Amino acid sequence: MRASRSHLPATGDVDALLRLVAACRAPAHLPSLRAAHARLLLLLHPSHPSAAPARVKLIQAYAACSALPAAHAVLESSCPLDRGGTTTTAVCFNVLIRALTAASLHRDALRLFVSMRPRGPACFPDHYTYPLALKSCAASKELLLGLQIHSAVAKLGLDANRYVAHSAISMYARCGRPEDAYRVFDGMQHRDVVSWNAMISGFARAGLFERAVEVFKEFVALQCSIPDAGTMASILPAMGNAKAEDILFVRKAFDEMQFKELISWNAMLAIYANNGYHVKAVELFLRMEKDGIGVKPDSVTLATVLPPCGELSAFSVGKRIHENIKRKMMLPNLLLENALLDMYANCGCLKDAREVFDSMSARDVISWTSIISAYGKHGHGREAVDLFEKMLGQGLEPDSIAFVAVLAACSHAGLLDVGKRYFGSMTSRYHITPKAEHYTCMVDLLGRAGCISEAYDFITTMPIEPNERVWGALLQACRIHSNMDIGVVAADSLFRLVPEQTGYYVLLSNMYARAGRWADVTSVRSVMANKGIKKLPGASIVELGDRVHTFHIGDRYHPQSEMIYQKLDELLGRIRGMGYNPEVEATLHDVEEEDKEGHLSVHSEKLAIAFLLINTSPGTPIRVTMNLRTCGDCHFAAKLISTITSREIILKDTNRIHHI
DNA sequence: GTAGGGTTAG
Repeated sequence: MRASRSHLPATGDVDALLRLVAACRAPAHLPSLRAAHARLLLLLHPSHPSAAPARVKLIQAYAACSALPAAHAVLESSCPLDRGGTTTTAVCFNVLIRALTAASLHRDALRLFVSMRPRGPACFPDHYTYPLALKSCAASKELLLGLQIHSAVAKLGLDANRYVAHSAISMYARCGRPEDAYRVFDGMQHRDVVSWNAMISGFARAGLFERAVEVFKEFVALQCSIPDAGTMASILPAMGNAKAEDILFVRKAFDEMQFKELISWNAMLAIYANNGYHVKAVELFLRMEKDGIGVKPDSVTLATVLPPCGELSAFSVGKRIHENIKRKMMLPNLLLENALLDMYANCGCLKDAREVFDSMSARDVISWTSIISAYGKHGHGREAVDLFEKMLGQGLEPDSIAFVAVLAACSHAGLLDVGKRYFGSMTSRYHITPKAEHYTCMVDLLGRAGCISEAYDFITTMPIEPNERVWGALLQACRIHSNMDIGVVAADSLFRLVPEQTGYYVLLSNMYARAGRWADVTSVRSVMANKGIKKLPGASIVELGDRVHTFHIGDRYHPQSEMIYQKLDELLGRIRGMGYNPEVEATLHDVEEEDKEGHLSVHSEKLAIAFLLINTSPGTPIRVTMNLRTCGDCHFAAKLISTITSREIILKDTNRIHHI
């Protein structure tokens, strides 16, 4: 049968027509739907028992086919299907409002909602309508209307309805009234898992993270019902900068869930990813692939786990995910493509990142920011700036983060004037208020270029309070350019601002020492001793197969430890003959005092390199990621090792990616 | 023949 004829069902069978209507779920089905609708108009008299259900089905079908005006027309027509209006119940309104909320058209949903009551008793909102209306109030921050609805609901005695209560909790919390939300929650006679989820999510969305975690814990302890995927997703926004014990607690609840739905896995992955537990995130993802019962990673899963892959330079896991994405034909998908591009860039594979970027059919500011930042971190500042200009040429508006990327690129490439110009255009042309990150970039840019006093003046005149990163950038610049006077000011500010921040201590005490301020040196050291502060242990991470291996300074815990040290001895012996001398290197590169001690044992990046040389075949690039900035000694050693072994070494530290 | 909480990239 030809397609055009299939649009005109020549049947008088109302049930068959209704089945046809119900099967129309996509815009492609619209012609069939219109034909069936026309036929129904001829067949159904208002008295027909199927008239009212037919209208509901028609509205649903039009909505499912993204034909909301048509759905609305069915609702509004005092049509032959239902002339009397007595069966024009609220149901049709509810279905259409539901379709509007699903399409995030909350204003339209609310407009339709307020039009119901004036149309008479048959159209009065009911216990199905109120939750939808409250949801739209929550989404559009309509506290006033929300309050009106909630009090109307109470007068009708519908506030005991759990659906109404849950949406009221959510509405209050999202409209900035978490205490009112809690009052509704507290007043409920019987709470089910959704009640708890609504309250957890409510506190989380209102920014009351500790309260959210408290309620989560109380819920788990109560054991009257068990957390589900909704609970996991609700607690997630409250776990942005979570305590280790809270993450453990959530993980335990996750482990105890009998049926782990996709969203539970995704939420647990996101909690790890958002808290810097990159290894845990990748491990959990691999476990999900292996033992996740009935779950298949979706685009959310992959977009969540790709950033940790990038952080760890887990290239082979990332690459495999990319292949799966291609095989499952999940592209084009902006979210995934952006995540892939960034993953490759962070794994040190600028070429692959560029390939993803070039292959994209559409690019947004995030895509451009990722590629700009990739070129910047790989030391190609000039290209990064060209890309930024190209983005502007395409008519895309840079946002705050795009400016961080381009300013950082300018700073890496020493493009002082370009950076200054961009910083100026941020406010003058794009009306973006610079944040601490932007000021840090500018201080870094000025400082590296040797304009220390200008950088200092910049800090003293900036409109927001300089944070420790801003002072840290200045201190670093003072160290490079040996500016004691300003360096000491930066050190003082840092010491005052973040006495517990360990990362700067070595830099700080050296600065005081060089300025001859021995009392301050002693005081920094005693603070370190008193607080039991140890330097952040230097760690290097490498990926081998599906496993991630971590090495610490002087590490002897690895099963292959003996082989690694043997290999390293052999390598160091060979490169000594090429002019490598650790002691001399240490002095030349002004290695910090504790790093000198470190030379007695062995820096983690050397162990990691030796480990990969043993375990990979010749020609395989060596990728190492570290949690600190690499020292000059290791950089030089890596360079020589790269020469004698003919291996490409990609060393990623906290600041940039070194291709050796 | 309808309703509540909830995951994603720079």
